[in-house]
Amino acid sequence: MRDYPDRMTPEQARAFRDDVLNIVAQIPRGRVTTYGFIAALAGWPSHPRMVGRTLRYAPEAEQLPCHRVVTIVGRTAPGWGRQRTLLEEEGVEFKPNGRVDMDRYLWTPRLATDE
DNA sequence: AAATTGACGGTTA
DNA sequence: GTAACCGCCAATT
Repeated sequence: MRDYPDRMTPEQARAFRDDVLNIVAQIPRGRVTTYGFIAALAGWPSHPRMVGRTLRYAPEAEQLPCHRVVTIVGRTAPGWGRQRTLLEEEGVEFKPNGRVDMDRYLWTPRLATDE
């Protein structure tokens, strides 16, 4: 059980970054997952924001399907309108309020029954 | 050192 | 269903 404060050592930060990139690389085409799930899978349940930071700044993210990462309510990244286009090209549908239909497209890595 | 910021999550109203 | 808060943590100002 991890207690706050919960600072990350540089080694842990490196491992975290690698895990995040590795998980994102596994998101299937036409599906999405969330920052929170990725952070939890990497072993840091309270660091969803660091997932976003990693994807925003890590050069490796350029070649990964980071457009398949959205918030838990299906919101796409602010200031990145192209993300919606990329997802729609894969068949991911959006609700009228501009959010991904999470009930149909959320993918939970290696835990879901529908893999 | 203190306050602010952000590709977030959860609870409450 | 939406909106407003609050909590969270590393980086930045």
